[in-house]
Amino acid sequence: MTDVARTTPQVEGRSARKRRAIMEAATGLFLRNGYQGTSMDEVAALAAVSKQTVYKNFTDKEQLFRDIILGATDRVGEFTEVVAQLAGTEDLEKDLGELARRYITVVIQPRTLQLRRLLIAEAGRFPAVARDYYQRAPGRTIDAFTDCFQKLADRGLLRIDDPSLAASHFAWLILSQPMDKAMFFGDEQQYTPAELQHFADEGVRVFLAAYRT
Amino acid sequence: MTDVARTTPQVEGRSARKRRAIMEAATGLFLRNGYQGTSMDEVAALAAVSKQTVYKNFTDKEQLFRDIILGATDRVGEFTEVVAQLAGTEDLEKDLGELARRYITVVIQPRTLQLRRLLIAEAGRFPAVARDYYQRAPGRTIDAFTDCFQKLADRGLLRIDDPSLAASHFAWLILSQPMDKAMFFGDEQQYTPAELQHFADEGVRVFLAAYRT
Amino acid sequence: MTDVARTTPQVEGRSARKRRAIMEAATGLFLRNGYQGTSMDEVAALAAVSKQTVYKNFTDKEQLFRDIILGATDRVGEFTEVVAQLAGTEDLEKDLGELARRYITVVIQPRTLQLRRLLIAEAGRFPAVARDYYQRAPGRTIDAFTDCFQKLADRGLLRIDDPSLAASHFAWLILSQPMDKAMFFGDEQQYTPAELQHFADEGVRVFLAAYRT
Amino acid sequence: MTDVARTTPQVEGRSARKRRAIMEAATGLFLRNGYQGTSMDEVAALAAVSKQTVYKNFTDKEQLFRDIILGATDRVGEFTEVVAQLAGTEDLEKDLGELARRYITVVIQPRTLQLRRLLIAEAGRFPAVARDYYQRAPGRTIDAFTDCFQKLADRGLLRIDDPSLAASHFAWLILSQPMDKAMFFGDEQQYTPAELQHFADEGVRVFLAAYRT
DNA sequence: TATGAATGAGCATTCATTCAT
DNA sequence: AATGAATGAATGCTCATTCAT
Repeated sequence: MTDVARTTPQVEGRSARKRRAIMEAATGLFLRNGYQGTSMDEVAALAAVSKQTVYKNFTDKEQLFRDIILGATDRVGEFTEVVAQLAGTEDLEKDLGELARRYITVVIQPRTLQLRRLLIAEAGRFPAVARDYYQRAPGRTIDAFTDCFQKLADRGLLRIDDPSLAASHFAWLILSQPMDKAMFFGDEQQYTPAELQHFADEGVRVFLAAYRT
Repeated sequence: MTDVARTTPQVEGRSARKRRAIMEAATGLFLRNGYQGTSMDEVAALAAVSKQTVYKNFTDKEQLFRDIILGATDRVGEFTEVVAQLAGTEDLEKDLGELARRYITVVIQPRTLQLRRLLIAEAGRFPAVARDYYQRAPGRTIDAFTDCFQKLADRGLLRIDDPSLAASHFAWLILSQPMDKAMFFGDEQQYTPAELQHFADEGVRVFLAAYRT
Repeated sequence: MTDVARTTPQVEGRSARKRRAIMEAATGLFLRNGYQGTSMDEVAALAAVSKQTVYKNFTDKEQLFRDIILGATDRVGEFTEVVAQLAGTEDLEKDLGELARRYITVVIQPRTLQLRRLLIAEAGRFPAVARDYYQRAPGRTIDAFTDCFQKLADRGLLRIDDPSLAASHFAWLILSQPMDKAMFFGDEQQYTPAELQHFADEGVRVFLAAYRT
Repeated sequence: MTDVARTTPQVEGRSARKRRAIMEAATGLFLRNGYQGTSMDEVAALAAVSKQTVYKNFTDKEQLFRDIILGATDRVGEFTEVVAQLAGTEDLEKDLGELARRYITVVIQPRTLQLRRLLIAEAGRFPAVARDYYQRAPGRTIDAFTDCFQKLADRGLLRIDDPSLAASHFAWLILSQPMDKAMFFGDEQQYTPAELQHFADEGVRVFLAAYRT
């Protein structure tokens, strides 16, 4: 009826539905148990699908893994757009603070953390996938920060020698403590919104103290 | 010369030598291939030792893993002592800069990075080991920074609300970029001493801009 | 003819057929070589089935063992019915003699003896299975004798203080010599029908001399 | 100094002591865990002896087993002498009752029962040992009963066609219930002396009812 | 197209026995 | 004579992948 309705497939073929079921099952298992800790039997069972179907859709365990990782970096684009908009800010401190809070909220999500752990774990076995993931997700965000800070420097709002390093500084001033612990402490660690805001605010404070003109 | 020298066994028994060989072999394999990617056969073969000997020394694959991880956090103490000495500094900027350069040099060593990756990878399977490692290695260093910064604040040299967060800031201002990439890019990434010094210096600059009185 | 007949599967599925083949193979091997003396490889090979199929059907070596033992006590019910009928006998001596001959014939079968030896052998490793087997097979028969003798005592045909002990006496007066030897002499010992009849008759004679009113 | 002193070794050589320790350790383990369930490592460890010593003393696991079984049938002779004396009894009922009580007391000992179970369990693997054991222990006792009953028949005190079968009848009239259960119920089953006496007395009663002149 | 079975290899672990020291 | 290590094979079990139905 509407344009949206036309472009969004309302009926998904049996086949596509199964494919999606497999990917969801496998994603959960890989995220929780790692590559070697996940068996194709489990995947098929959890997806309620025969093993043949898995193999017909994905050839290989490796391919299945690759496809899943690449499929799991969808919404990064949304955030980079937000970053890009910061370049035209009228109130740097306020907008940077807001950005920082959104940033830590997104990154600290269990799914994101698990994905990060999984890729770090499998970087040895899948160097290309790990590199790819880095460039699509955390790297892309850092790049967005880099571009943005360069523009703010051009506008005279920041004083920056090495914009890429400044971007890393910004990111890790915000994430350092929770991210470091999250890597080693599984999904147990939970932060309240107030704590996250504290990390964001303190990170921004330090960043501006050093980089504001 | 001294009695201590005499009582210290200069010759290592057959048994101890084999045990060491096994640990070295297993360390290398675990570091390179992960826990599941390493087989006890490989360990025995690389150590040039029979499987029996491996099992008689370590009971279990899990125990072998645990023992190795705990055995790999020996020299952390040396660095924390260096950190502690900073509290009495007469020239904060200079000594902090030196400390930063030592810090990044130690942390960026391939061995350290691999260990970090391994523990992150196995945090799901060995939560206790991962937590333990964190507390013995990166956590202990952060704690040393925390104590030191608190003392410097007491001496009026720094202005700090949350010393633990300041410690995290310091650490990650220095490590952020190389560490982030190292996690995803295997051991390929190599940094020149000059680059490392740049990371250290810039980190210190930002830190002092925000925390110096 | 009936609906039941129609719904009862006359053809056995592939799966069920394999399952049966595995059970038969494993039964033979366990009976001959014991639990520890039987390997899952052997079972699969003898059943002409892949190891996977064995494991998918039985989970475990222990489960396979348990299932086999429980499946091997099928026809005990038939005999206990015969025992029950004796309670209404019109000619005690004759009917008891007949029962005794049937009893020794059933019990002295190689299969029964092997099963008994196997369970005694594994009583330490599988106490629950051994207990279960006892209650389903020899114990159940003794119980049938007990009930029957109680009824005969009520009818005034026997004089019995402890019917359960009388049942044991009856059973072992018949079985004593051949069973004792069978336990230690493997399957070599063979008795002719005449010999078995002699054991039965003499057992009944002694029993009646002591218990008949 | 005395003859006793000379023939009885008062000092046992290191070697003999170790040999004894090994036999004791192995006996316990075989009895508890069976032949396959016992490893030579365990034996050596429990005997506090090196594996070499075990092998130097016993060549083989099989030999060790054989030696132990044969060494475990020492005191059977004592009982057969008691049986032999019954032949000259002046009060058959009383003396037979006493004998029965001694008999069940000896046979129902945990050690004896374990030995019996072990031999039954390993009859398939060690036919010769099982046969040998049977002839030295339960068989020898049955033979003693056989001889004794024959003599009593000759004296006109019993009326017996088949003395060997009568001996079996006697033995199992006494043992039937406790032995049958003991075979399947491990060492848990415990009988009070009163219960054992009941078994003995009832067995004797039935026996005499059938065999006394 | 989807299911059950097969393949063939691998892994952690244990064992009986023998060698070297 | 005794210990630690080695050998070499086996065992229970799992896995990724492929056939056959």
